[in-house]
Amino acid sequence: MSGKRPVSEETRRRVQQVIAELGYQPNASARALANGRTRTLGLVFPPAGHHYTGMQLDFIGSVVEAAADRDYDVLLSPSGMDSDCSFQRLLAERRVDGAIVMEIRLDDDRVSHLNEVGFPFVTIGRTAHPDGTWWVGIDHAALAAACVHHLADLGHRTLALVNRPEQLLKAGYESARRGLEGFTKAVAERGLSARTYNCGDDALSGQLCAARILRDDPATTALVTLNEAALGGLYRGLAESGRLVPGDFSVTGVAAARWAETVTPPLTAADVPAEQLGRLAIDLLAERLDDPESIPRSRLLAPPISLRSSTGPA
Amino acid sequence: MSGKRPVSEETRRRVQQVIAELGYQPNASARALANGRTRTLGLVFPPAGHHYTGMQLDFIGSVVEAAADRDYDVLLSPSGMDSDCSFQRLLAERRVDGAIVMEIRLDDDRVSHLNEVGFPFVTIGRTAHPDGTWWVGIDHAALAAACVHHLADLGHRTLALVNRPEQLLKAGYESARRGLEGFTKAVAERGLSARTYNCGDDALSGQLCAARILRDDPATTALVTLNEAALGGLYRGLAESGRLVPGDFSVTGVAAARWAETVTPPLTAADVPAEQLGRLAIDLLAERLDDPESIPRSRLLAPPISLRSSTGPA
DNA sequence: TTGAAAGCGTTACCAT
DNA sequence: ATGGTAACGCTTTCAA
Repeated sequence: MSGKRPVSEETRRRVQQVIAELGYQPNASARALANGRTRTLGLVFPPAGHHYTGMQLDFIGSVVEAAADRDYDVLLSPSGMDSDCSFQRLLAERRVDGAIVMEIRLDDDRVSHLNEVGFPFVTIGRTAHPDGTWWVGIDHAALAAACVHHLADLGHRTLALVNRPEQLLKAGYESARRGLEGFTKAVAERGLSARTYNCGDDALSGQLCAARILRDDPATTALVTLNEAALGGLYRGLAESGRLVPGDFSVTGVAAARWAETVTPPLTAADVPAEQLGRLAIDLLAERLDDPESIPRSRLLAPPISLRSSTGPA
Repeated sequence: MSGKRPVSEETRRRVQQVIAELGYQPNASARALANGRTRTLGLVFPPAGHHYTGMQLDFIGSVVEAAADRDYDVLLSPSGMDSDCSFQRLLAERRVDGAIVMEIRLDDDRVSHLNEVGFPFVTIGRTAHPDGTWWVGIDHAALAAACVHHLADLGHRTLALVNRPEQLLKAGYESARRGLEGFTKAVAERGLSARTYNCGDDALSGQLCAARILRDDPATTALVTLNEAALGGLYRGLAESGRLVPGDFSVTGVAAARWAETVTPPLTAADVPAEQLGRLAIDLLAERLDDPESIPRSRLLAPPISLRSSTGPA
């Protein structure tokens, strides 16, 4: 049946016939028990509460489809911090052959734990010491820097960064931390003046944040946002303060393309290639599973900025 | 171990001790094979391509968490039409104990197939003949009607409906069909004039659709949208045609609350209770699994319209 | 209250 | 090229 041993043409035919007659389908549990592989992958994703972003959704979708292409099913595991039990179970009970871990922190105990027990996994994003591990990620520092350079080229001298909530930054979320780094460094390089803000993942927080930015320094003429969910609120807050985008004020940042095109004016942004990321993650994980001895691979993506209509000359 | 048979206190202690020493964890596959239950549920969700909406994302998240609360894992299966193979596999290979099926069509062969083979499942939305089946859903007809009545009460006489893409309507998607029905009926009841449109699930389509609405009948002063993804584009199209919302033109519809609050002006809309829906679906499925003989139950939700700032007097 | 054995439905290995 | 037989790790049943 698995084509793993010599069979005469005649027998093969006979067997196929019976399979068809009986509508035989191998039982997954029995198969898993016998050969030790479940053909299931775990996807560890952040629990609700942090509201999901558009890019996370696209990512999950693409992971599931890429896995299906390789005949793997995907088991979801909501797991935020630490050694969340739901996730532990997947491992301990051997429900999955491998895992993809989202929302990596720079210092992530889930990663260290998986490494210790030698479980095959790929992370989305990289920890502080990613060498010798399997990961795919986005170069958030480069993206944030690209935004700064774009604004500087347009003549803006005073910028603001709208980051994810302080809690996430403190917890060491990679995108928030590396984005901040990249922003800060680029601002220094170009000799710009800038402030950074943490902002809740919702419209109201964005609105308040925009107001605060203009209050703190009315000379601010542009902002970079790493916070997709706050974007609508930022626009609204700017409008309320009488700043027109892109006439009086430029906005750019990092977001899913679909989302960037939805707002008015469409956001000039580094488009997060969520689908590509998902497919890559599965590619790497499959490779690691097929050959446990293979050397760790990784892939860092740095999508270019898509020019839309939310930025203009200072 | 499962506490299913009398054990002396002393033996229990000894066993627990060894469990701790060895770090024993039962193997899920073996357990599934032995007692025929996988403690895994399938979530059949639409494949990418139809871009996921905010409410779908919230729904998936809540399903996974509700399932985790009951010690079930969730296996994702992208499956749109018909007898998609990925989904068939889940059933045939007995990978899951039950399933939740999203994006139901009025005449859905997945549903009829599951019914024929007697597989336990709950649908999100109901088919044309939902009696005697397990489902949770939203009363899209009532929601669309409520939007119409809201607009009529404000004095609007000429409306437009922005529905999902024609392809989905034709395929018999429940939300598109029942929403259209409810809209049409309410319009007739109030003696209003109205046109209906199908619109792609993206901003550009929404923009074009808004332009077309005003071209077809410049007297139109309000629209109802069932298309969350097009909303940003609709707003933009209206603005381009010189209509201010809500001053010159009112917009309402059905959307996830988070999304409705993000756009400017915030959308007066029937908020889709995606999280409640997910939890309910798991509740029903668990009930059905616990007692296969129990009579089919269902739950129809009709959330009220949340007044925000996108509608005003005609 | 406890021990032993017989499945559950596969795959893998050892004889033919 | 084929048939027979152990595992795989658990649950359940039957004896003691």
